[in-house]
Amino acid sequence: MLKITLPDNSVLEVSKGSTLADVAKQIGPGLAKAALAGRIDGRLVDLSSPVETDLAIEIVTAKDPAALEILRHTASHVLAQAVRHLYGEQVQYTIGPPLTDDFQYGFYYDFDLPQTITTDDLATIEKEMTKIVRADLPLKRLELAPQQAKKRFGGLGQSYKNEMIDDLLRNEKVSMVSLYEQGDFLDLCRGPHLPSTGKLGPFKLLAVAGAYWRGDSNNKMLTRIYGSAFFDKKQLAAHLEKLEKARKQDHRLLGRQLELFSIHEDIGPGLIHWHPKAGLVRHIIESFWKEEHLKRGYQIVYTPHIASERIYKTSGHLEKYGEMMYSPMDIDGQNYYVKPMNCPGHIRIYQTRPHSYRELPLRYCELGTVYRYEPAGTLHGMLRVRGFTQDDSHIFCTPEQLSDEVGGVLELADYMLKSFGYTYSVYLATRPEKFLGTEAQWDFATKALHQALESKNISYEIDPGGGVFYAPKIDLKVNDSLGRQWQGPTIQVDLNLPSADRFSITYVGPDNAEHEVIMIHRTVLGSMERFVGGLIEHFAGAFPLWLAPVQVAVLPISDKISEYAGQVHDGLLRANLRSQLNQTADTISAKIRQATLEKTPYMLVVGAKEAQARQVSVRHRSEGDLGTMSLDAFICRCQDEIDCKGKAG
RNA sequence: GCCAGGGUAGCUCAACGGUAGAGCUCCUGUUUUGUAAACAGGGGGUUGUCGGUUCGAAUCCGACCCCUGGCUCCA
Repeated sequence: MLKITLPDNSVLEVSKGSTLADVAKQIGPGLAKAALAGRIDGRLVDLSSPVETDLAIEIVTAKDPAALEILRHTASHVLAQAVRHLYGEQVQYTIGPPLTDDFQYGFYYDFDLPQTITTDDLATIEKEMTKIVRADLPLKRLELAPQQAKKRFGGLGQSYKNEMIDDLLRNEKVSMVSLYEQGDFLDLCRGPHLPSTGKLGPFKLLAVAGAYWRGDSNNKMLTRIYGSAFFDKKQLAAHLEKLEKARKQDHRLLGRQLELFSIHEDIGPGLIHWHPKAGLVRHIIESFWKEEHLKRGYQIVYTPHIASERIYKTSGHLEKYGEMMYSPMDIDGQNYYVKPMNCPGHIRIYQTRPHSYRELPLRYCELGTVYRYEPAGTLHGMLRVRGFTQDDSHIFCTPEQLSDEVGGVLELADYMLKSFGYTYSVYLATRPEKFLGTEAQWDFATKALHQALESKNISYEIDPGGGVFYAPKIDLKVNDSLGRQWQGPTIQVDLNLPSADRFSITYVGPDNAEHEVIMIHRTVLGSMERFVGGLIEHFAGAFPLWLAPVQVAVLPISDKISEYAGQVHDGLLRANLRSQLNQTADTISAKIRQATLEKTPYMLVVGAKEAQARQVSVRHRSEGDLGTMSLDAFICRCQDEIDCKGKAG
């Protein structure tokens, strides 16, 4: 008999050779039925795993946080089996991992297929998957010597699998590899898996896409099928609903419906035209941005949109970012480029005279418009474009000031993100394998970033090796209303441009000697395009009052009271509220419908009764009728709401 | 850039080898309205572009442009 310890610290005696499934059965029939996998000494294993010595064991059911990943992993195997059934022996299956952090997808599998497939084929594949689930095939784990495994896959014509085994041999020097078999399907896989395909919950195939073998664009393009799987129907339905909601909140759709922006084929892809309403939103954000920067000792600068190639040779951009820069134009026999970055201009401003340590830090900021070549296939509405305005800044400081400066940026970022109703999480990205500068510089800069985070009491995760080649950085990822993460503010300590090899940016220290300056490159919003595109989706087009292009729609019941309606409208304008007076011949219902669809925060319905009482009937776009009040009371309400921005909901 | 799918009126979509159609938007007129769509009439398309097949092409074929979903990449 073996003594095993259960999670509640109780000890259970089981006979030798028992599997985890047996253990579950011994604990109770309910658990036996719910059991999906197990843990032996904390390590996730199959239910069929034998219990060999006295160990701490745990039975994993659907409630366990790890269960979803196992379920989805098995789902991907079932998908691969179905595809092989339908498209024949020539199907090569490659990798098919579960996804648990992805907003849309729960798993995928990459295939090298003898034919192309489309989304129309997904229903057929789903049907075949359902057959496999109904057949309730047990998933058997096999542990084989690599050569034996290669033989089996060779027999099945699975050359990708053999390539993967060769890699395991080379990189991990494995002596055994694990395979999973379900019916006529065999896959190389670490596991664990559900005990049988019948345990698979509801699933849905969602998309067909291309994906490079091993994610390398030099390799063959495979066919990827995405899907998701859950434990119960409600979860799947809720997930599909969430995807549908996201689709409706797509900024490209809302951008058209709300007349926010447009892109024109004959002007060029990836080039945004800001219509008046989005223009106003951007103006408000930029004013807010400038105000907050000036309060914090930033200085606003402007730099030209084109520059001679000489500066980009010095900066190294031509060499490192040349592919992202547009072809040069000839000006008086010299090559000029449209700027892809703002830093060189800021550096040259700094360098127009020597700087004392007493003047530092200097914080130059610019809403700088840059143009970068982005491959055609990557363009996406306002979120991925070819011309965009960065809310850029370069801070020049001494090494002693670095940590405080980073802290200041973190404070600013926090303040601004909260104003837009965003929460965020923080990542510190450390030295990558390939890097410029010395290890000592990296250690110093990384430590300063750590310090800044600690002193602000900010909890963060380390992203080891995630820094850019010239800088360690802090990234803030913002969480939007749908639970998606976006790249937000980023703070980089540039160890390249200030160096003697590049710009030799210096200051004069108290010792009267020149020292290399510390340069921080940071952005809070990213780019106006991406930020506003993200905001549109975050708010589903319903901008909070302080950002709404039209804040109040004045809706007269009929044109008999147009005089009073005009007075209300003027009163709002005088109170600095953005009001729009609807004087059309529509019925009041139609006017309300129109303003609601335009997502105008407040509607003021005015008719004979209101004119008589010198009041307004207030309606909110989502809360409906709020009753009548005086115009002054309404204006006060709006001003309070505007002052709170996104912070008070 | 790569793989796949797509492009019909400003928008959403129909027609899928035989004279391009609807709803909304827009314009005009009537209606003077009480909390998400009053009524009537009218305008609007070389079917993304160019070429080919055909008696005849929105429809079939090819090239290019653009869009969508991904991949690589990225603010």
